[in-house]
Amino acid sequence: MGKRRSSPDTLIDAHVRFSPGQPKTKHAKKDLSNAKNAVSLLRLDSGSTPPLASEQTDYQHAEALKTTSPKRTSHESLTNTRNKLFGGLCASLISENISRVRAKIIRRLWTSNGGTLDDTAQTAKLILSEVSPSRLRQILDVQQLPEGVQVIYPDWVSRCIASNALLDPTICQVSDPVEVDCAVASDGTLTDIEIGDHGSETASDSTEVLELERVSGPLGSDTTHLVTSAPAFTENMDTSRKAETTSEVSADSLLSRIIHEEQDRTRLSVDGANADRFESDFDVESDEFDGIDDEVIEIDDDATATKPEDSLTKGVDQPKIRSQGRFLCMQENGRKDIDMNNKNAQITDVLEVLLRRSEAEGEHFRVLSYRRAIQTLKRHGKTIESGSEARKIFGIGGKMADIIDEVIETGRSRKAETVPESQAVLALFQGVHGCGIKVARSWYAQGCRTLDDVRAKARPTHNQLLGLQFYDDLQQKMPRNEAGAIGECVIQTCRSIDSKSQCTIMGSYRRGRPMCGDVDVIVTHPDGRSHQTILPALIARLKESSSLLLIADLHLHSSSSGYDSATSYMGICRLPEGAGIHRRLDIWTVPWDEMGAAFLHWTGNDIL
DNA sequence: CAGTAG
DNA sequence: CGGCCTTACTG
DNA sequence: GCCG
Repeated sequence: MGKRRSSPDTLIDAHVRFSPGQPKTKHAKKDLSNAKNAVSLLRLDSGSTPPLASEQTDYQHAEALKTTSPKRTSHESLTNTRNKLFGGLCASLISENISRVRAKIIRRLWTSNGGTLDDTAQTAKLILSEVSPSRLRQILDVQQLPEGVQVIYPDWVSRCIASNALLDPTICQVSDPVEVDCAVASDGTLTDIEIGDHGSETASDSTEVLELERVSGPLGSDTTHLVTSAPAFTENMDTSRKAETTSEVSADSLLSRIIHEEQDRTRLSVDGANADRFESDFDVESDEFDGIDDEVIEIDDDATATKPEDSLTKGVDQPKIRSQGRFLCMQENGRKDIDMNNKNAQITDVLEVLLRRSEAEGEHFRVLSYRRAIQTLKRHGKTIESGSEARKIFGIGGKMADIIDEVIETGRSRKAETVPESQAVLALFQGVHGCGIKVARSWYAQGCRTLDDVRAKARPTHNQLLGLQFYDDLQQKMPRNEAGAIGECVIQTCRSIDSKSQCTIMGSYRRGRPMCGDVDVIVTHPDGRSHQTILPALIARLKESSSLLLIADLHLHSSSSGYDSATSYMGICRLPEGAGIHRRLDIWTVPWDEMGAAFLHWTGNDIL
């Protein structure tokens, strides 16, 4: 603890200080973690300003308006002044479909950041709910929700805390599911995202809520009770659950999911407002948080202290819980995106920052630890309530438990916010295909700070050139059915060469994700040898094909290096119709008798 | 062989 | 305290 | 950073 490496690598040790009031020159840019998983949380880009940035500042502005003092100094941030994040805001929490523990955490996060709670839903302008507006009206027994009320998912709260700003609630807005078909393929072959029959909800509900303007809450409302609707688990529950699920795959929520993902990427950005709050209180360079005794953190004690396990299991050796169902395909909801289902996003986001830093520092195995912990937490399915609870999970030890405690209590981790200035740039560079940490550092050392710098100054390799060229496209995930359409083109082409060949779309598509970072197809052949020769032919024919445009090769298998081993093609492709965004395409050839292993390998485990 | 992707 | 990461390809 |  606290031992700072006297590394000659000044690049990494150079931490930047964000001075208060310093204008944000860095735009958090969209980053779609493909398989390189969340490689870049921060983007420096000379390009377009992300849409969220303006909204965010709007809300920061709104916050300034609603608070009494015009300016909030960084020193006040963590102390219990009235100028807190949610100060003056009043919300109702609808507990249906929210576990008791989670509701407790939400309430604590809300109130400890200055928000007030109100169950009458009359003074509250925000309703935190996991159920649709139509169901909500049933619960509240009203024909129509009051004017100016927004219904949003509760994780808006933690997102705000994570980014330390009042985010636009509409990005977490709850709306009734709308029945939409979202097939991408023009031939209509791939409509694998089907919307179940659920026509009961009326469409008027969503529009009603959509237009609600945000209103600053009453300043001193001290009513703090909750709408705790009796959890009558009747068929109402079922329908709302169903609605939830369907909305997850409807085209309507496809959009909102994209917005969600956008927000996912943005909320961790180290913006000036965020960082400066800590700068004044802590030495950035220090790993220890010793000198922070004046900090007052409000914690609802009943949540932590009265939990028997916490005190009892502390230090006691108990068998650790391994995540059951380590293979996603074995889990019940293989179709659900882990990231969308992540009950511990707040924690994993922080850990991802730490992972990235360790990666930048070359702390290889530490990266491994973080990655495992993050993966486990994302799949845990239950919101972690305390560090000691997390500590029981296999792969999470004392250090992470401490961090988790801090995140739960304060909404963030100081350690994660002492971010080297270079990290944002390095992350940006590592988003380029073919650029890892080494190359990123070398570009940085050459003075590059933007992609345009790289294009101008550096000498990228062939793959890196392609990575630069298609940078924006490759950052984006594609909707599941587009991946299916691309994969199907490959499969059809492969069959046209040899009708007995067997092709399967693997990767995130096979894992049932609604959004896929790339397309993985494996090709095999029952005769046990044709798979070795089919790939060049397949590539050649794909290049002639008009149904799928192969834009560039990242690597073609060049020589016959292995006898039976899998060979691969990696390239960039694009569908002729549609948005025309370039996508990563991987094709692997696998010996027939290794298919079992291949399936495990490609669908089993995200860590690989 | 190092670096990278997956 | 030592071990933790398979494999194949590019340059 | 976590585990044995």
